[in-house]
Amino acid sequence: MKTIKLRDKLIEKGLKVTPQRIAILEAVHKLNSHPTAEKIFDFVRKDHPNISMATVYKVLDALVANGLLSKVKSEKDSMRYDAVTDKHHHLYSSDSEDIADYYNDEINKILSDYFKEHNITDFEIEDVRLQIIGKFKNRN
Amino acid sequence: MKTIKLRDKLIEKGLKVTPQRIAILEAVHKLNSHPTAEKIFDFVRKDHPNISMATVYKVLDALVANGLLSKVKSEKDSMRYDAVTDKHHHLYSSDSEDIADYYNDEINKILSDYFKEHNITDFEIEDVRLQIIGKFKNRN
DNA sequence: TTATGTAAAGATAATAATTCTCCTTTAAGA
DNA sequence: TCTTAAAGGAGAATTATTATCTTTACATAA
Repeated sequence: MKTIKLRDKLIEKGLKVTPQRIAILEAVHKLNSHPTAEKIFDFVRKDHPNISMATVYKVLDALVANGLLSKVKSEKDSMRYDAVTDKHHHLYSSDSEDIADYYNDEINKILSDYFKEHNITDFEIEDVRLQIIGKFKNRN
Repeated sequence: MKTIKLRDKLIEKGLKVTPQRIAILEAVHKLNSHPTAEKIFDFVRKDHPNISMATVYKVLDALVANGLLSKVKSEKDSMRYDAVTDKHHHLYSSDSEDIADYYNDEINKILSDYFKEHNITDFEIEDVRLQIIGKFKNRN
C-alpha cells in the first residue's frame, strides 16, 4: 500500500499524520506475518532511529482503535498486529508461535447462517472468529 | 466435584497428591467463572495462608499439562483457567473481561464435517475453536 | 512405622510485555 | 507564522509470569 493512501486513511479518521504513524503502518503491512510490537519497533527504527517503544505501543493502539490495524493474541504472551482488518480467521501453530490468516467466505456464511437461526441465550453476537489450531506442513 | 475424585484424577496422572493441588483444583471448580491465577490465589489463601503465587502458577501449569484444567486467553492480558476440559467454545464480552463457556454439539458437528471435506493447504488441523464476541444481556 | 529419594512448595529475584508519567516537540488550522 | 492540542520520547512503574534455589513433605518400600 502506498504512503499516500495510508495518509488518507489517517486523515479520514481524524488522526494527525506523523512520520511515526506512517512508518508503523507501513511496517505492519510489509512485515506480513503478524509481527509483535518489538518486531515493528526494530523494523521502524532502521529509518527512525529515535522512535521509542512507548510510541510504537501508542501508535498501534490508536491504529487498532480506528480500525486501520487489528490485534490478535498469540498462544504465548504477546499481542500480534495484523494489517488485515477484513473478516478472517487464524491458524495457530500448536508447536510454535506462527500465526497465519485464514480466509474462507464459505465458512463465514455457514457460521452466520447458523447463528442467525440459533440465538445464544442472553448473548448478542457481534463477531464469530475461528481459532484453528494445528501444524503447518512444508515449512522450512 | 468431591475431593476424593480430584485425588484420584491426580493419582491417575501420576501426580503427587498435595493439599495445595487439591485446593487449587477445587478452587477452579468452585469459582466457575474462568478465574485468573490471582483470583485462585486469593481464594485458596483463605484455607492455605502460606501458599505462594509461584505454587499457584506451577500447580495450574501441571494441571493444564495433564488435562485436568484448561487455559483460555482473555482479550486483555492474563490467562484464565477453566475446570471444563470437554470440547467447548467461548463467549467473550466485548465490553468487559467476562468469558463464558459455550457448548454446542451441533456446531461442533458442522465444523468437523466441513473441515473433513475441506482441507487447509499445508495445515493439519488439530482443533477448531470458536471465539464468539458480543454482549452479555440481563447481567446485574 | 519409619527412612529416604524425589517431586513439589515457598520465597524471592528476574524477566517480559505493556502502560504510565512527565516533559518536549510537532502537525495543522487560524 | 502562531497557537495549541495532539503526539512523541525517555525512562520509571506495573503486571503477569517464570526462574532459581532452598526447604518441605508425599509416596514407596524396608
